[in-house]
Amino acid sequence: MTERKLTKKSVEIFPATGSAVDDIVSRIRALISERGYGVGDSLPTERELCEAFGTSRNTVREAMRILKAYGIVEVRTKVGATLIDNRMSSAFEMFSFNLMDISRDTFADIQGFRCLLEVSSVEQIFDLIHRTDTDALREINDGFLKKCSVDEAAELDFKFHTRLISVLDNKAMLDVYSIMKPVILRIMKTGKSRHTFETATYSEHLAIVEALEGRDRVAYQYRMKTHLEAGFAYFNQKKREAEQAKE
Amino acid sequence: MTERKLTKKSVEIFPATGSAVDDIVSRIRALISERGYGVGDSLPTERELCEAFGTSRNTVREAMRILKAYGIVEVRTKVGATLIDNRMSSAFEMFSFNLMDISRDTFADIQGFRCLLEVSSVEQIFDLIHRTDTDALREINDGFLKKCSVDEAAELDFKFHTRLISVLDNKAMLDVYSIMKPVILRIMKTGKSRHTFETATYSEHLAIVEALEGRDRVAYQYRMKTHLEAGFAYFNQKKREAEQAKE
DNA sequence: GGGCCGTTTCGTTGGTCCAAAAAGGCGTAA
DNA sequence: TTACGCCTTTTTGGACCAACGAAACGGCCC
Repeated sequence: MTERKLTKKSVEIFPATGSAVDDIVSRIRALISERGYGVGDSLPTERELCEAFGTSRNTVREAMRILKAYGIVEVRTKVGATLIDNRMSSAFEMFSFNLMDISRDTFADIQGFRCLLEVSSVEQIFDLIHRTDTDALREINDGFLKKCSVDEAAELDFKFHTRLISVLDNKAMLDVYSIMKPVILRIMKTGKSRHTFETATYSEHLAIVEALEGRDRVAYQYRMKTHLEAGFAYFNQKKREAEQAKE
Repeated sequence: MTERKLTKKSVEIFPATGSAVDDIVSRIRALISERGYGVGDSLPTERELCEAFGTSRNTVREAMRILKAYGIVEVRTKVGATLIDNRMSSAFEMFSFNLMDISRDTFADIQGFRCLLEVSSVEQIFDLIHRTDTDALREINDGFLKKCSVDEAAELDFKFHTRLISVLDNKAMLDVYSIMKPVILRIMKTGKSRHTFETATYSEHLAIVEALEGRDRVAYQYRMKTHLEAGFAYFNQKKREAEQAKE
């Protein structure tokens, strides 16, 4: 193990831009790509990293916390830190941090993203969509007439949209969708009751499916856009209430 | 202070499923929902949390690191920790971690998404684009002839595409681009050298600008599509190398 | 009102103590 | 001699503490 030791040089190359912890994170990052580490490999021990980077152990530990939170390393006592790739579930975990109301920014971000994915992709969708897809969408949508709880209805709503996106055959985007699922579900539920799903959501979805079947691009875009923007009404209302309360 | 000594005990009271840090995270979580904190509100100071939870400051700090990594709190010296909701950008930040080489599939998916945004919106782009826009694009592209590092070149590449998208005047689209920036930057750098940017990327961009100036929709779509798909050559080459190495 | 100064609070460091797990040593039995 | 199990030592992460520094905020004095 002659080359086990880290060179001083790598310490100087990366200037301490931000905090010491962030610095260590990027240095570990550099270390990983430098040595060609992959999933399953072990990182040096905390104490080795301290020595290598010339920093304290607490700093290294905080950096390690970040990597752990990102789902990039798994650290067990005695064994040390091994590289994993749990980013998907970590991302899921962090989006399920649903303790507060969705911020307006997040709401706008998510809905903007969905708009891009579902409205702007109209050409691809119309190119790729098939009869079996619209049939499946119809069937999912019919579930609103049977299902009961709001949670189940939101699940159905989510399922409808993921089913639609699946025709794009773009796994990365589908992944993004499922990562954001907790937040999207929450968005779907904001300001809605069981009855809203049964009436408004159902008919909006139906109009979308019919536009798809009729191969009416303009109608599709219009229907989908208004459907996605429906939630803004609730948000604006809430904002108005907040302003009134302030006076 | 009767319960000051409870530190050991309180660990037992709370199921203490995992580590002390995870415990603190869930207790902070509970605190947030308990007190109805929302975005913008401030959490107690680190020392207050230490006392409240009967734990050490380092433990609280590590818990805070997790929340920071999740994009849920922002902590500034003196001010303390305030609740935010930056989860979207945190998520993309964590996916920019290049544990392994980006896979061909992911590349295809992301570029497919960009294709969707930049190629499919051709009609709107041609409707809205103005002389000042193409001039700006030209100027950005000329930067490739001056700039030096690969990172800077990738930044320029990113800037070129965001500038192009900005003519659509669609904030959501720009937001998505800036959120996905880490991932896109990484994609831009795969398989490219400083020289590649200076030659291939530069001339591809130039062709795009010229198509825009000449108001040639078909040429624009073709140039943009091939530009976005140029990276595939790298994967094909890598695949060939891998096959040769196997023999 | 503006500059100076103390206080608060986070940022970082070096260290201690502990528990669990791995590693290694050792003796005994097959 | 080899294999097995037991014991001790070492390694390593987990939690904690005390302390210093830096930056921001608020108050004070001129």
